[in-house]
Amino acid sequence: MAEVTGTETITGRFLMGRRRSQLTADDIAALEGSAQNVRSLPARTLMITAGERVTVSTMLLEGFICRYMDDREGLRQLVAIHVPGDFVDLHGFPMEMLDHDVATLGPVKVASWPHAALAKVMEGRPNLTRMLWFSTLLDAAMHREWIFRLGRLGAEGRVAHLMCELNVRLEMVGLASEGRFPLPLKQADLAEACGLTGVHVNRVLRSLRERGMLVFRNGIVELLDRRALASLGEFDPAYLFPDDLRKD
Amino acid sequence: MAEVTGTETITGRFLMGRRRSQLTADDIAALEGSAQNVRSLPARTLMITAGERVTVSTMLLEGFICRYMDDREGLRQLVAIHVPGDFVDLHGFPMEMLDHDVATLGPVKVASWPHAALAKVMEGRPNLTRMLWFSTLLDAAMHREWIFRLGRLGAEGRVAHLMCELNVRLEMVGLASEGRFPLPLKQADLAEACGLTGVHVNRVLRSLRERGMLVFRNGIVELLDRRALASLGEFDPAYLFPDDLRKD
DNA sequence: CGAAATCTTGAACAGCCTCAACTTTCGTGG
DNA sequence: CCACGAAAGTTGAGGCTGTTCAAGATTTCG
Repeated sequence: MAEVTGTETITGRFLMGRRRSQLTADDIAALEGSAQNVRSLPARTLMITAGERVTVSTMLLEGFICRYMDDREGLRQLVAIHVPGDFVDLHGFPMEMLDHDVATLGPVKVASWPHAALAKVMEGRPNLTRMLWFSTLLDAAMHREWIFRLGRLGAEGRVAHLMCELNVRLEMVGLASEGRFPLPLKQADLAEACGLTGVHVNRVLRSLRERGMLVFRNGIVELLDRRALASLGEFDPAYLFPDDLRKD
Repeated sequence: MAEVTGTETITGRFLMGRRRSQLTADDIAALEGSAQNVRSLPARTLMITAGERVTVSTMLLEGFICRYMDDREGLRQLVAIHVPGDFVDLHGFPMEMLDHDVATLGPVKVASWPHAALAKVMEGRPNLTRMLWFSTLLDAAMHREWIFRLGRLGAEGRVAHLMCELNVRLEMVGLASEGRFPLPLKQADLAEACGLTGVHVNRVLRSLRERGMLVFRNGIVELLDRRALASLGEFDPAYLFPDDLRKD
């Protein structure tokens, strides 16, 4: 059974399940102390536009956020889905501008850090710096897995793999259990994530449902046969660097 | 006409074309001074295996390196192609282990930095730290574009987009000009990059050749109509953060 | 020079898309 | 609370893109 999920603090879920233990109390306090502007946003809200200069970075406290790019015809390709505890656009700190859009999926609660404050917090805290860096690289690892999904899996495998990933990530922050978790996506959103059409995602979901593997309805995912889904999606959670995989 | 490409020094091509100017002479000297073990490797050499613990990071000085993941049947999905000046596995510094394999394409010359040395160099050099972080995030931006390629483009667009990217990146380090550059890939490798079969890549290349857009033969790429290729691949180099796009 | 790797081409097939219609759910105002 | 329109989900039929399998041509390299 998991610990209390620490939503009392802003950074309570940051890096949960991933080396969070390497952060000292001082690291956490310093980070926590420089947060500003905790606020709520409604569903389907554009937060950042590609090319825009960014001066703050945002952590997702509750809800879901996605990052995406538009093709010529305005069709979106999702490149990331964020869950509570994710530092959504920390890469904006070294990058200074983003190459993609950021928007909420469902309603969210977020906190932000001015980049100047981040720089100050990191000064003389190489370990915290490295953990923040690490968290942006976790996103990169998820990007790579996303590439794998699109490049090497068929439609069913893509959906299965994505659902397996979200399940593990949400479990880490105490928001999924027994393969059940909320996911405020439309079938069309899932299609934009998986490089498919909404119509085909519908067929894939039906197939997975009829085979007793997964049900996705009303924004709730239920993984009924995680073993089969992991196999279908060739899913191995190692890239999420879960603590329970570490040998040291 | 570009400057001399600075191959006299190990880090000569690092971040060339991308904010390198933000590094002070001291930053560069410190980084340069802690490099070790410049060496050559033959083509098609496995450098790092997924899951392996890494304690050094490697910069590519000459040649090409790729990163990839294997699917169940052993088919590869490339997730990155590196060109000279790239810090190939700097993400191994905060990550401590990689989630994918790294291998040479053609023969290469590389230099490495023990992670301990990197940590020391970064101490008290927040600007250098941020630039190193930035360079790992450039890879992440390229990952995102890779996702876009696979998710939203057809076969011809994927090849066109990848070739456009490589052209820009190689131009930045003085290794491409007039749309002409070396690329030691087989058609099968290109297929593994683009999520296609070797057979289909062959047909795509023929089509692009017949339409006067691109010739790829004997490890040499010639972009004959960069405008058409950029359009076909919906390519916009902004995500590579080229200096000549900055407005400040 | 010969063997192996790579490239090339054809033909048939499969997976996913497109288009279109219909059903269900959701959201809002009366 | 119901009625209504809009949004989301569902299903079918047909078509296109890329795959698979197979054979032959060319290049590379020992």
